[in-house]
Amino acid sequence: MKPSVVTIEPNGHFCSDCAVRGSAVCSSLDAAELKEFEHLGRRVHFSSGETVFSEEDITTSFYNVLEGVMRLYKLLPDGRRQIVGFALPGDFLGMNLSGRHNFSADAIGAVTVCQFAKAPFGRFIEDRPQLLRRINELAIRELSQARDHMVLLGRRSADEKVAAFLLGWRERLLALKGPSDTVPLPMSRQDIADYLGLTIETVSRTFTKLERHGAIEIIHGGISLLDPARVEALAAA
Amino acid sequence: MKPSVVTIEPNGHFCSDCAVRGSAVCSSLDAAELKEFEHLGRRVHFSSGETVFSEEDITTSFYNVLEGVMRLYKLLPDGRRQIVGFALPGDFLGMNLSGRHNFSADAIGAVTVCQFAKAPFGRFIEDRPQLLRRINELAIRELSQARDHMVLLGRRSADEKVAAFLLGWRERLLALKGPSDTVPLPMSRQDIADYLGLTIETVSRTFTKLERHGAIEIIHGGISLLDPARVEALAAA
DNA sequence: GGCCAAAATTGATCTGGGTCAACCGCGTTT
DNA sequence: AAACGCGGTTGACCCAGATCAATTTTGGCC
Repeated sequence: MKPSVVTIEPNGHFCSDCAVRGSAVCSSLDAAELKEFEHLGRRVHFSSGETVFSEEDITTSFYNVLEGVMRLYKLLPDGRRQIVGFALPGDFLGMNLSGRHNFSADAIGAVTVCQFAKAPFGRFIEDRPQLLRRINELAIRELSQARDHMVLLGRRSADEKVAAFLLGWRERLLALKGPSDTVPLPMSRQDIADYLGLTIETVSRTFTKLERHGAIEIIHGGISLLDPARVEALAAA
Repeated sequence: MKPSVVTIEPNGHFCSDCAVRGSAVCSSLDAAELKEFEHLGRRVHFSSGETVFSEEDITTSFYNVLEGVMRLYKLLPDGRRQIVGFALPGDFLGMNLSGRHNFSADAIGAVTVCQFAKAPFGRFIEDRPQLLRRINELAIRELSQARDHMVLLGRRSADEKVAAFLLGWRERLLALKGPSDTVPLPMSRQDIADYLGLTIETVSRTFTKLERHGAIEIIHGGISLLDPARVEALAAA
């Protein structure tokens, strides 16, 4: 992706009516703190395919996803890619020890983030253990997800991977958009393949197989879960 | 493994001369805090193969590994196992959100841990943001390792997996035992296979292949890196 | 030492998913 | 509307690693 020309809203946004107010890092802050916090972040927009940060970049900012979906991935020198996760509104990105991001992040479709410069954010945390605790919670949640994903990558068959992915993705959207058997899939087949450790052909074939068996219906921009129980059985867990 | 009969040293240990004093969670505490901290933990021994905690258990304790090696793993209902990591002295276990461990932990050989009851430990952290920050650091480091491992599981060949494992394991031991081309492997071939998402036969064959090519020598309880550069080239990153 | 069980190695064969290649559908450009 | 490009699907074939099946080696334990 080409270097992005980002649009920065100069000001005029308020944390208090932010869409992710309840679920993001800032959920640990009270009204007074929020007022102060407001000055630290700035909304930044990225359009489809733009890279928000790269693996080898020195970390200068933290990011709070407000809208849209991002793919988080690592590349091997020869170009093989592993997507380590998809980021959704409420997710917090940029934590690391080395001072460098250890994965890259691209926008899938239009994305809005709340960007914080590293230093002032660090200072703000300093005397607010509540916020640190919240960040720790998010890290631990991600760690748990990462371990689940290791099981999927190391020990599950292609069918199980795809079924587990569909259910897991639906589950994540549930918190954001409410329950639905229609599961939008904004990412490409290649993204799904790189997330599951498969090839694009295998993902495609598995989708059509699920459809032939009446478990799902492939619709434009996503799938419809016709038989959730069947898909759950396939996911085998 | 059968329910363990653990040996508890009644008292008489001191954090100040603990082997992992410098690297573990407690590295964030000063001398005075350490004095208080000392009363919270108790040393517990486990012998080879004993289970320290299980995936579905409710978390009642945190653990700081003092001596030995543990395998951390998740099981699928049908018995397939994925080892999500090996714990070494200095590693901190038990953090979670759900109130349940999300993986199981067995001793590989004799293990000593410093065990903390959840509630008092939580209270101790309460007004010690330094300790919380340290725990956060450890979580972030693990997260980074978890992502690397996802790349390995999803996108690397068997040869690359084995080579990367040997180098990674040597790297971890470096911090504990100093540099060496002799790499002890206390875990079984089955453990290695379940860590790499392979079968025991493939691990065994890959070892012998590496030996035939003169890259390593298989010795009792481990391997010797005869040609580190060759192994690094095989690991392909 | 000799015996047994578990761990590791090795060989033969099979197969799930990868690779290579053709093709389809659809939105965009000219 | 023809031509193009791109994401996705489908088919034919192949191979890395799994599976199945013997051995061989190792490690307690009387």
